[in-house]
Amino acid sequence: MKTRLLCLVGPTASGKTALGAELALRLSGEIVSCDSMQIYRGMKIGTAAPDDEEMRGVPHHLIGFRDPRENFSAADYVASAIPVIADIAARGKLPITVGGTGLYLDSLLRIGEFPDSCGDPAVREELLEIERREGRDALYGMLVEADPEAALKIHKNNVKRVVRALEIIKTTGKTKTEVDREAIAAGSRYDADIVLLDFRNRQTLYDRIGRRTEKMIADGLEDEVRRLLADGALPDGSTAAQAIGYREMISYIRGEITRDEAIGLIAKNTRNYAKRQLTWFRRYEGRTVYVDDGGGIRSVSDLADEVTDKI
RNA sequence: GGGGGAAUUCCCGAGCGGCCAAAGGGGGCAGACUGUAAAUCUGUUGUCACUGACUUCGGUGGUUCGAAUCCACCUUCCCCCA
Repeated sequence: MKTRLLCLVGPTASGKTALGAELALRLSGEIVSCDSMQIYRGMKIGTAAPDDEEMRGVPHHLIGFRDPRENFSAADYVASAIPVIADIAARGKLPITVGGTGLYLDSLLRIGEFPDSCGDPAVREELLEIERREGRDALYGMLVEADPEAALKIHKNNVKRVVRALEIIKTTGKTKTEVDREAIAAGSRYDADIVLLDFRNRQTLYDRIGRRTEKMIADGLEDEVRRLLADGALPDGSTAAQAIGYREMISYIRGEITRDEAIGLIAKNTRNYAKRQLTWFRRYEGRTVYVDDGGGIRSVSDLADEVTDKI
């Protein structure tokens, strides 16, 4: 018997947090965040991590539990989430994942077992060195030779993914194609219901993003970033330092751009990100719930009614 | 008042007689994504009956087989001298 799971997905600023808490209260559930940046400690404002009021007494897991200096990965996420979800279910509660990191949710739902030792920073660095020395075409050529099937699916300019595919071969001796196939064959461990928060009107979403950006600034995003920087918590190249809101603020603090430019970039990058999320989530065979209804935004309880109706 | 320069497709900005629906960048739109993912990458971006046709390069009128590119005048903006 697979563990029942409710997964709430949607682009940033779609209202996942509020709806998640409402659903948890109605369905006797607990929230498991599925967000690649909210996992980091001290990044509350810029990641719009829920505060006590927004949590409404519902337990929220996997938020702010990691040091931003330490990089996290999809595999780490799955390893962290599995026991948390099992524990919630064991206590007779409904685990509800809430979050917009498609890769993490995909990994949790679709990948049965992550093979051991499949990531190696040293190998990665080695491959990047080859790319720097001989160019991306040379690197891609290696992949074409080693795993032609994967090469067909990965664009040669996408160095990160070419590196990853080669890294798999170097660390496991198996091709990415083989590893992927095995992972899928293992099957999902969950009986998951996916609910997508979408918008009929893109502008509605973008307006919300604009307002959220303003709010983050008003709430003191700049101070938060300065504090993290002072603690050395956002080292160059770290995953945390590339989070939207943080990287632009860092750039402003370093004097590379003006404060207004930073704010504009945060809003723009957030919009672009939201679009990418929508592209990802629309592949899911989920139940779509529209946050906007014609001109207006629907209430949280209205949305919750529709979700409980559908699942 | 006199002299000089500039106006280009959503924006910035190349082009300086045909190879121009017009480089490049930005922005927009669409897509990919299986251990970096709020990352990374791809495609597209005048209109249409879309391997072709049509309308674009401040305006009007010329020169020319042919103009975004040359000439005249007009409009607006910038700079210099007064």
